[in-house]
Amino acid sequence: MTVATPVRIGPVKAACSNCNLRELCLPVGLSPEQVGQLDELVATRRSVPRGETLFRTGDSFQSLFAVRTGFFKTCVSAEDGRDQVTGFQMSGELLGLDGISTDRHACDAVALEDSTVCVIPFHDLEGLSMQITELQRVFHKIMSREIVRDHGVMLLLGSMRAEERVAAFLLNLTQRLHARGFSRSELVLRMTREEIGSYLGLKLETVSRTFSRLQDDGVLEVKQRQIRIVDQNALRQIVNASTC
Amino acid sequence: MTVATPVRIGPVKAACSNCNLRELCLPVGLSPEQVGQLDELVATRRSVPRGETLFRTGDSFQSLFAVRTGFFKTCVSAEDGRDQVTGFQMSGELLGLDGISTDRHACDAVALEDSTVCVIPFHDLEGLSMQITELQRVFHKIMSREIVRDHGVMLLLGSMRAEERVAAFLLNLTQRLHARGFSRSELVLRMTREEIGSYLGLKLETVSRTFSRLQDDGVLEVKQRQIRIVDQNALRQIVNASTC
DNA sequence: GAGGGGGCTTGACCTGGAACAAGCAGGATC
DNA sequence: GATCCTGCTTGTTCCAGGTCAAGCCCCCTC
Repeated sequence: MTVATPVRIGPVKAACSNCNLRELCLPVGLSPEQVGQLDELVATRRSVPRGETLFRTGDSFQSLFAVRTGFFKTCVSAEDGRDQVTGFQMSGELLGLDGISTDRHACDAVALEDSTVCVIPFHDLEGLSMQITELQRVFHKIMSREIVRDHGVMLLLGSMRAEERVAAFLLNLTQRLHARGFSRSELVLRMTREEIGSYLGLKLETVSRTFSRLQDDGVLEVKQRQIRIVDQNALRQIVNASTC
Repeated sequence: MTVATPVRIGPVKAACSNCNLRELCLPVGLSPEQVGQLDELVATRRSVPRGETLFRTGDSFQSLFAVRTGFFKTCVSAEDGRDQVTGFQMSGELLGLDGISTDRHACDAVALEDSTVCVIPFHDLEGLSMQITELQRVFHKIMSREIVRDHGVMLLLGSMRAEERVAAFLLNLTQRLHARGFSRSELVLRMTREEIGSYLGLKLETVSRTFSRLQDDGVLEVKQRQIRIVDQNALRQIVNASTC
């Protein structure tokens, strides 16, 4: 039994049962037996070196991917080549939900550092979620959460000013990193200023200037991609400030 | 047997079987027998007068709603009161997917004209979709389509200029209306300039000016909320123009 | 048909962020 | 250690779209 496309890494079985991400990932809330059934399904891993794509727009959709280690961005592009980063994904988060709609992926997923993902054959997932009520429920919640997240980004893009966008971005990142056991106040950006800008609807220069200004104001310490949040409350106030 | 909150309109049973929207709505692709099973589930309708909300942020989530007649907007709001229209929904489209995530609605849904919706109790839908593979598949595709749509809006908000946004908006609306049997070139806007602006990340004055400019250029005829698309190709070119 | 009001248009001005440009820093390569 | 290159910072200028303000149009009500 050989597997063609996905390169197997480490053990043949990617066991959700003993994965320390299971409280953040698809198995959240499942009983040990149920997680065992998931193990049957999530059998392979794939490693994606930094800069490589996990999938591209137009690729046939077969599987969802759960980020195991590393960091990804997803981006959509218009016909004319402009593209837009639609999200950054870290461990425990799912990639590929966009592909369900038309059986073709609708965005590119690019690893921002050497990464590994668990491959979740979608057909099998649908099958298993017809047997395990809880799995179906978790999956629906994950899709819905993505929709809610997207609406939040629309709010950000549609009605926030540059500084607010950057502040909201940093708070979101640190909050997610904190849920993974990292510091709430220090982080290392995995993406370039340009990628941040694309996500936030700003040019890279504006992102850079905003970081500098926040540093001057004593809110952040910025050393290249190392960010230390000195005054988290100030960041929060920036996000909530209607300035009226 | 009386129903408390939802006001029943017309027949007690909202029958998907003989609904002319079934090719656009949840039953798409189901067999007649399967649609019959859906009928059991989608038992009630609710009428929402113009200006009223179908649900609000924070409301407990029980059901999805399929727009039967009329027109809705959904909007999210920040703490400071700013709000952002996240979408406009017309007949056959589902409302409430945002609520699945936390069992509370995460946006407001407001009727822009007198409307009726079919009430789809979500718990029952999950139950039925464990029995009907095709229903599960359709539902997943609908959620995924919403995610893809949202990414498209992010692209629009993050990297398009005012004229491109307005052009993309009009093309999207007419395309959806056309799928419902309306003209591809004439439409009546159900929303104000301000609501369009909120959706597109623009101020109402900018929307108004853009309409006027497109009219001067012979691309549109604008008479208040009546829009006639004179030159559809021009609109398409505006959207795809990288202007480089 | 008089009056009011919400929604729309248009004008004048202002500004936040884009564009362009130059130089810097840090890591990889030799 | 010299070099190159990519990503980052910072300065300057410019303009699309925001803001403010005035007036119009259409529909509704009395």
